[in-house]
Amino acid sequence: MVDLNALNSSQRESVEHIEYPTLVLAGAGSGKTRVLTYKIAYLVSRGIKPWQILAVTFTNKAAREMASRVEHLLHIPVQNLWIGTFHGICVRILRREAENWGFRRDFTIYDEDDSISVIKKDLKSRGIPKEQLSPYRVKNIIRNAKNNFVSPDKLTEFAYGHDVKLISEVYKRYMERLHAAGAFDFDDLLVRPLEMFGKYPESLKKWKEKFSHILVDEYQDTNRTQYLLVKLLVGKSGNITVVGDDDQSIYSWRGADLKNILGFESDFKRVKTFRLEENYRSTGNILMAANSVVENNKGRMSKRLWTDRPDGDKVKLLECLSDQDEAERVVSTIEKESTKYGFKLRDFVVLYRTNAQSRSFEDVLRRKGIPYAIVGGVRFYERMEIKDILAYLRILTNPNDIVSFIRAITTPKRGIGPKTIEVIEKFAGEKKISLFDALNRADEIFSGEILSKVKEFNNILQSALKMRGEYGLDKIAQEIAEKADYAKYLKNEYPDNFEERVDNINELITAMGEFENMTDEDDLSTFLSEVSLVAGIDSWDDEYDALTLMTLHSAKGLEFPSVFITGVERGLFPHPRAFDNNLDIEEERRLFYVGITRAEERVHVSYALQRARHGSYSGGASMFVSELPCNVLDIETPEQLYAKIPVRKQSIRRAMEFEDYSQELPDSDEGGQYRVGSYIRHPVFGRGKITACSGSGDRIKLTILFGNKEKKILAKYGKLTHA
DNA sequence: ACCAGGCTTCTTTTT
DNA sequence: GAAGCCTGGT
Repeated sequence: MVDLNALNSSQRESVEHIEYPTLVLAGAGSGKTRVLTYKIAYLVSRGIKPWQILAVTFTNKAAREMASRVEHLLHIPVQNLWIGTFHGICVRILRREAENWGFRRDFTIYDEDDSISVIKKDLKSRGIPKEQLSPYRVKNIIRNAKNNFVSPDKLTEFAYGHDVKLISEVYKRYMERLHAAGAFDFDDLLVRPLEMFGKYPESLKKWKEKFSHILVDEYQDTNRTQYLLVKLLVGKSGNITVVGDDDQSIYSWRGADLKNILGFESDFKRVKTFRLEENYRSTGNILMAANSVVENNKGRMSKRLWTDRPDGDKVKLLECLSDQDEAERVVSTIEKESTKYGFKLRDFVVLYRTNAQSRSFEDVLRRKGIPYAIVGGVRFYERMEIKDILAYLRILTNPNDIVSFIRAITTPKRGIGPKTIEVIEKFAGEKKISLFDALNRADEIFSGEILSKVKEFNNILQSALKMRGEYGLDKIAQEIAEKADYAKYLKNEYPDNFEERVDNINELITAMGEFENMTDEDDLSTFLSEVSLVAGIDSWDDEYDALTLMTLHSAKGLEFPSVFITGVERGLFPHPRAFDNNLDIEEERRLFYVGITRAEERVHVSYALQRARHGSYSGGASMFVSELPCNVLDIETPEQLYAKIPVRKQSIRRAMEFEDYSQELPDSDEGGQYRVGSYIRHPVFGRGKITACSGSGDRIKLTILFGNKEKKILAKYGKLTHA
């Protein structure tokens, strides 16, 4: 029996409520993961078989952790528990059903780049210039459609604008191309099973009966397709538990729909709702800061987190001169705090809105020799060199995978280009054979030098193919890299960092070896699909003592003693694109809320007055800074803040206004202190010559030539002196 | 087929 | 400021 005494009363009640739909509205830090973990264990202890339980988490890492905690609670290993992300679960279902549903079992999963290259090709063949319709935009629309379970035919009802008809055709063709390539994109992993459940009621019945209990974490971030999938699988049993927090919904751009959680009570019959409002994570001040920020949002479910914990330290506001200055001050604050409070490096996290912000921190940390780990950013398996090798492997499992085929045959460069590929494609089409098989009959199409090049490529694939089953995946990958002379190619192509790239290849080979040892499966396709679904956070080792850097999005669900929310600036956070729409501003605010509520003991909010972005500048306190209540800031009132340094007055005041100042102003500083042609000194860039000048008063904008580089700078931010 | 060099554009956020 | 695109030359 599972001991539920460690739970508070509402937690326990929501765990014990197993007969009907259960909605757990759980604020940040109120123990929602705990509820899910205990509930799974409780179900098993009540005789439910692990394989009858479907538990959906937001990341693979969360799934792994939950599984191991369940085992810990039950004191026995739990086999065959269906726990994973929506995507991971759907891949498992697809593997089992693919052939019944008319797909190949060894399908490939296309990532964003792969998908876009398919769309690009299609747009090209239609002669549509990218100015008219960018592949990226098309992909966004398709993703949006898929997130809402909208088929190409229905797209015209769903979308608006003049080229919807065209886009819907491209969407349709895109689906056909993917099908021909035996590939699914990320969204298809959900859309296809949902579609097929509609088409094959008997397979739906099978899965519906299989899962007697369904649990979904982070329900506020599910999209329509996921909702429909859940609804279908739950069926009449009604044994579903969803856990979520409307204040932490931060994925609407990925189709997440708050309606799912807001409407849960009316969607299912006899729903019992539990609220978890006691926060066990954060101090009183942190919670107060978080609450006052999120209370600026409208349309929330009524909920107010409280805590028994002491008020603790106040939220520290750090105003910095530049992004470099911010990085330095954050890092030195971390050094100070770790001595003062006895925190380890892994007790801190640096959070930011965009991945690009990690750079200035990396520079400082590397210089100081402080170990750090970046979560997210360019994912390992999205690295060019990794994708190159994987492309070869993908062809082995799926000989129709056109995207990988093109990638592999052109890398390393071996004198085969679009023309030759087109001929192979056409030949394969005519003879109704796979691209891979077409290579074997290359002598029917080519002669001379091209023939020998094609044969050379084919030899690599053939020898890898022969190794399958007899040798490990790692050996096969190694064989490919050697036969293709890939290291040499890297050396030629990337002389300055080829060593790092070679290391990555070796890491890939090691990972393949480990995969085989761990799973006793020699399944290349399983490896490949698992690899496609690895999230940045999944490979993060929270045991290792290093400073962690990540985006606010990645931080969801995590907690740290000391949190730094950086770049809380105008023009950065809230992200400028969110200003189109008040709902988006509210989502940005929730993101800020998520950031604050990650903290147990200490929160620091920092912003730079001037940040180099896209070759120009932005900066100054964000509107969110002014939403932090003065009584929990370690600067009591804005007036005191004003008194300290004059420049702060401007930035704080601006932060309180709801306006975008990034626009250019027509008037100029005639007769003022900055004259075109004169020289100034900038703290970062050194001596420079003013070449142009616009704006007035606070907003004098200068164009200055430093060496041979021109920079645009707001005069008052630049701390300029005459030189 | 491939490369260099100049040009534009930018995708926040991620499974 | 970097990455990707196109162009024209080899």
